Amino acid sequence: MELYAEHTRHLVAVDCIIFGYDTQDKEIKLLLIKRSMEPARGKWSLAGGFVNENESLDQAASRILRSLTGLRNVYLEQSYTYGGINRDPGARVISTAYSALIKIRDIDKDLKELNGAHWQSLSRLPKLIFDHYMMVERALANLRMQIKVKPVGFELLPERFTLVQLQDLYEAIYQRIVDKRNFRKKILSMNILEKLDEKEKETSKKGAWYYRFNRETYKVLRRNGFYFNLDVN
Amino acid sequence: MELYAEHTRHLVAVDCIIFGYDTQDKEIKLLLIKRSMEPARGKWSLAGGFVNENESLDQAASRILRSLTGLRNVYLEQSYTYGGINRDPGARVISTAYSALIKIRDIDKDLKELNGAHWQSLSRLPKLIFDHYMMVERALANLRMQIKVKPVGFELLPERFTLVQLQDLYEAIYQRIVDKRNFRKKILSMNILEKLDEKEKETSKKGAWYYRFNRETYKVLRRNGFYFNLDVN
DNA sequence: TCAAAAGTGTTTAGGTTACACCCATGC
DNA sequence: GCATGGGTGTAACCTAAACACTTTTGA
Repeated sequence: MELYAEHTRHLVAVDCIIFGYDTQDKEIKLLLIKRSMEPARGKWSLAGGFVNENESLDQAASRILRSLTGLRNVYLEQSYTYGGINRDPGARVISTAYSALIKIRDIDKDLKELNGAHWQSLSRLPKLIFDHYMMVERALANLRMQIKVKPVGFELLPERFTLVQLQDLYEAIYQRIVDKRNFRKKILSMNILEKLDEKEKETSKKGAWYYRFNRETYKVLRRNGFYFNLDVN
Repeated sequence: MELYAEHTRHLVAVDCIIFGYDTQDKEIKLLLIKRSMEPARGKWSLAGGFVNENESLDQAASRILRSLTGLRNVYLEQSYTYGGINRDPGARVISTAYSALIKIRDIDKDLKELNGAHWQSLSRLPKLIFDHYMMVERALANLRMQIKVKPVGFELLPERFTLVQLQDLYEAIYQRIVDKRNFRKKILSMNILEKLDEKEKETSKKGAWYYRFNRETYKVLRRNGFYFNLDVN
């Protein structure tokens, strides 16, 4: 009979791919850190850490995300587990990657700087350690799928946003320009956005109406068989 | 400075959700085993095992699949990693689930029986140990997505199959009946099926033409920007 | 000849795409 | 009054959906 005790135990880590969106320069960014341990100390890395005995994988991911950003209740989702033997030259480590979507403004500035974390544009990332770039690629591919089919884009925008900002976000993710009229028609026809009676006046003289994503309405629609779908042309 | 050595090591396992399709009774099945170790010995379980020091996660999954079925080169894909603290009452085990799609006829009968493995209809599964039912649910949901968008259905059918069998498979997966003419139009218009000049004559007098999935043609089309899409109405 | 399953086209509806001008405002 | 970005509608096209009868053949 097999026994638990006979088997090899492994170091298990989580790594967080932390996505943000900068409404100013219209770019998707990643929160990266300078690694603090050998090997590869000082190199750019995803935020990661080992899984403790008394915490689940999900808890470990939340903890690491929180310690870096100070944020709780962030959109956080398991991505993929990387189990190659030599992926980490320091030791055999099995690592589960998690994707986080955060509103850049929400970050606790002090904590961020304490940990040497920096936002880097996805389009010109520095070289990352180990297989972290692969993790980013997979997470990004997944984000591109999800954002078509689930209202996750709103996790990257401020609570109040304009339709122009929302469209810019989609264009940044797909690296493609989108027809303004068609985009607005589709998103508004879903009835999950609430038009506020206030305008964003910083980027134009006319000003653009603020909207917010109505989670409650969305949940009700979902229960009635509605499927979010924002296929961008 | 952090050190690798300071951190807890964990038992890491893989569990395989092995899907098969029975063209006779038109049902999706799972290959389940009677668990051979405590706790829960004798209970129904997915095929699983611990990850060794000298093998990757993927290799561990292949090994376990091979030891149970005798098959190599099977469609095998990582599904999700289950990392709850108490998911296995015997010890804290982190387990990565893998989905396998196999052609039922291909199984090595002897090996299968040796391990106490049995095909069970998805629609009336026995109670499974631990969180294995959750693993099945997630894998199935993923299969339903994949089969719309990637030609994975053919992994579940024999090398030569009829359009009726292919449609029956989709109906089994979606639990919904599908319009025969629309289904055929869609799949044939992709030009990835090759009509053979032989008929399957067991289930009808008239006989149904055999087809096979042409992987090469599919690859070429993919390279040219083709996307498989078989959305079933 | 009849029962049983395989195979085949057309029409309609709905959704997606393409496309260009007016509006509001601050300077 | 003009430059800048925000906001709006419609026609053409194309894909998806609905739908029923003919063919083949073994018993």
